[in-house]
Amino acid sequence: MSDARVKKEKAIRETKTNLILDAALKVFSNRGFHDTRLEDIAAAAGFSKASLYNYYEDKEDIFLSLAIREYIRLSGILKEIIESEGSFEERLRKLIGAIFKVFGSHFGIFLTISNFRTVNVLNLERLSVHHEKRASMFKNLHDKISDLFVSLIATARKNGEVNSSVDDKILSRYIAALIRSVLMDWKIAGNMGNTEEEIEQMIQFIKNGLGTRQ
Amino acid sequence: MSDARVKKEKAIRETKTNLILDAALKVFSNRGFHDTRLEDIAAAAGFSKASLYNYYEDKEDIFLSLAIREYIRLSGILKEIIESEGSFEERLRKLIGAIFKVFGSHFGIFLTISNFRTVNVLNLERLSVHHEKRASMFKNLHDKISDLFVSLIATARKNGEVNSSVDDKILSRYIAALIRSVLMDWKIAGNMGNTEEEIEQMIQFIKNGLGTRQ
Amino acid sequence: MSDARVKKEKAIRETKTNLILDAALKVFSNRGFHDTRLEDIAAAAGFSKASLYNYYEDKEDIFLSLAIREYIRLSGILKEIIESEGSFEERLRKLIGAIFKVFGSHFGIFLTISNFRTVNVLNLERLSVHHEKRASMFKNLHDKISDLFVSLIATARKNGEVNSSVDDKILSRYIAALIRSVLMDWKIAGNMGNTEEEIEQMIQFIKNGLGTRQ
Amino acid sequence: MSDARVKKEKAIRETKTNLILDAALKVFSNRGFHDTRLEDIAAAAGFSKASLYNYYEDKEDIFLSLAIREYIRLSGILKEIIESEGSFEERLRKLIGAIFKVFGSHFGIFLTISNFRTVNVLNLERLSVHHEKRASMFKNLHDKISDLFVSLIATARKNGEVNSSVDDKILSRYIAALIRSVLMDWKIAGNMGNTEEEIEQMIQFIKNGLGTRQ
DNA sequence: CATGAATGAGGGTTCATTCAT
DNA sequence: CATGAATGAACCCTCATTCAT
Repeated sequence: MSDARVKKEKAIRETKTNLILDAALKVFSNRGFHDTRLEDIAAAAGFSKASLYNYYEDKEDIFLSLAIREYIRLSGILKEIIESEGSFEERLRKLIGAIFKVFGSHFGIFLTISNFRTVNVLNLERLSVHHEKRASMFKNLHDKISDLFVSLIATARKNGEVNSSVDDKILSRYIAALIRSVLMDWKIAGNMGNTEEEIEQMIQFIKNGLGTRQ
Repeated sequence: MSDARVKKEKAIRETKTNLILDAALKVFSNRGFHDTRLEDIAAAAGFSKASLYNYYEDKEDIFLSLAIREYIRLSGILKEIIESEGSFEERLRKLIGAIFKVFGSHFGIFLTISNFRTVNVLNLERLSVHHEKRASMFKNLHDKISDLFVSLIATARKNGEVNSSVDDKILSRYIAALIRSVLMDWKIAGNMGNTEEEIEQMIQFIKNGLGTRQ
Repeated sequence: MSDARVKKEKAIRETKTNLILDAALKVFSNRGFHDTRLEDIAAAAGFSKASLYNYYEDKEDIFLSLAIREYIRLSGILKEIIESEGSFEERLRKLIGAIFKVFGSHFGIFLTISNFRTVNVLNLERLSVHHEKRASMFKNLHDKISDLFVSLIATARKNGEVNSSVDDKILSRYIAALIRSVLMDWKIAGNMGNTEEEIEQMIQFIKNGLGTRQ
Repeated sequence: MSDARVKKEKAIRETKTNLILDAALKVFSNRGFHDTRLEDIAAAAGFSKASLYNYYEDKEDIFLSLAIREYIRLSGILKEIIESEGSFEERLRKLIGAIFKVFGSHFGIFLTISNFRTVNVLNLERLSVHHEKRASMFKNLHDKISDLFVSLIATARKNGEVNSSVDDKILSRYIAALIRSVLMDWKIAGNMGNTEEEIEQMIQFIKNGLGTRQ
């Protein structure tokens, strides 16, 4: 086969691969890992269930691949924001806004991924055996995104914009938790709320906490 | 049957139902709702799988009953703390500490319940039909606990201890999110961390946020 | 124990035994053999499920005992009618009427017994092993009732009241089938119909068939 | 896919659905509804239990589909006979003969269907909810066959071949009952009897009843 | 590569029957 | 004898995964 042909075929394959992940995104985001049937993903992608196995090894492979793709997408966006000019607050605002907007109505995927990570810890060994590469990528990307959060805070601290006795790592976890809480709220409500308002409130809290008198 | 005998038998039955819920607590807290097999619960309780059906209607019934029991337990403790004397900070510290300690190594149940609530929103209608009473108790207790958090903050605000432009309800959600983030951390780590330290850091954050300069 | 005491206890036992069969009659007649739960019978009898085993070996034992009791009851009534004075038609009318009335709203039991006999033929060997005595009583009584029908017809034939080339045995089966068809109709309708009318029509048909011109 | 291919695949699928129904016919006809295990049907059809679910929704669906298929088959045959030339007696003879022969050794299915209809009256509401379409087809076909019987009699009456004061509908029910009684007999015996003889006797009875002197 | 079909492996649930009090 | 509780043995049904075309 000519080189061009090979390239074209690879491109097609990648397109289909992403089509499946798009479908998986929708379904996993709505139903979580366990309540998602491969049939639902296939239907959403316009494939048959069996066809999924031409592109992914199994259900976990689809899920991990999706998580990885979304993590890569997110980390790119976050990186750009964090490296951009502006005050800490400005960048934090942009960062949260990006997370909220970037996946639109499929915000639920963050909760699904979060749950998956948390609940499957016990099965992680098995996961790592069967999906060695994917599992480690997943973990690395998760760490990378955490690091981005941390670096944002670290920089802010250096600039005197942050002044907390709490470790940067932990602070970044707190921020992630706050974001997750908004997503949970939306999930339960069934739709996204007022993004701007949510951001404003979160920023307020992140900056000053309860504003307890000192 | 004598009155005493009836009472005794009721007590035994209650003991056993609680035995089952104790077992369910362990398993659900480790594995989450879906990965929990009734057989595991039965084994942990020292029963056969079929015996569970003498005490609960089905798997969801066990789960809801457990959630309700834990919520009742928790709300009692929280209520006492919130109504106790002391500064806002003191009571918040006690409150978080109580949550961390009260369930010892089975802290994971909160995450499981949280996920259940979030993921099952779509199925909630069905749930409410089959488990009308339990489902509404579950919801009511969740709301009650939320209200306790809110009332703690509201009181503090009245006393001038809280000074945030953010709504009390949302603030209380944030605090819950922070607590959950610690539990997730422990779940992933496989064990509880240093409770005192975690509390200290959370209080710091809740009080002052990042301490961003104004 | 005194003789009187023994007698009394036997009487009590027999009373309870019949209480259970009364309950079984209701439930089996409504739901058929398979859809009947021992729990339903127990509840209808005011016993607990386990207590039934103090009186009967198992579900089949209850069923067979019931069938036997009803067969005995029925055969007694039929015998009396068949041995009574009157024309064939008069006695046939009484006979059908007796079947319809004797069990009132529990007419369904005949269908249940009929089905049981028909469907369980394959299992009859097993049945005969485990319930040797009961199974053979059941069969004997069934034959006895058939014989009563046959003897009614045979007598009528002797008296010149029956003039069919068909064998008496088969004729009696036909009559039984017609009776069963009325019961099925009532079962499907959910209640007994107009007994008098049904009898009139059946007699008409039994006497003259379709009245085809010769 | 080409049109031809689609057609072929549909044909294969239909063949297999019928294969399953053939297997179901054997088992249901022998064991009745409740004593039939899906595994038995699957084995008889050369499938695994799970495979049945590729073709039918559940056990009741298989049963209803089978009943419908047999009813359609039967009603076609009956219609042809009823519309054929000949005296009432000739057509009745053909009709009964057709019923006896058409299903060969699986005559038991009529009893099973009959029982199902009778016993499941109480559950019919549930059935109609889960199998709306099938359940109503089942009922309609049953009615259609009844109507065929009725129309046979009605025509005969018009031609002066029937002269009974009993309603046509009831007469047709009686005839059905007689046929069923023969099937029951065969079921208990374990095999078909002498078809010709049975028919002769039934016709005799249907025509003249017991031939009671008027 | 696409897919309809096949299936093993299980999971939840039911129920007749047994046991312990 | 009465019964609440315990349970083995099924059974129906689901679903990820595999196979054949």
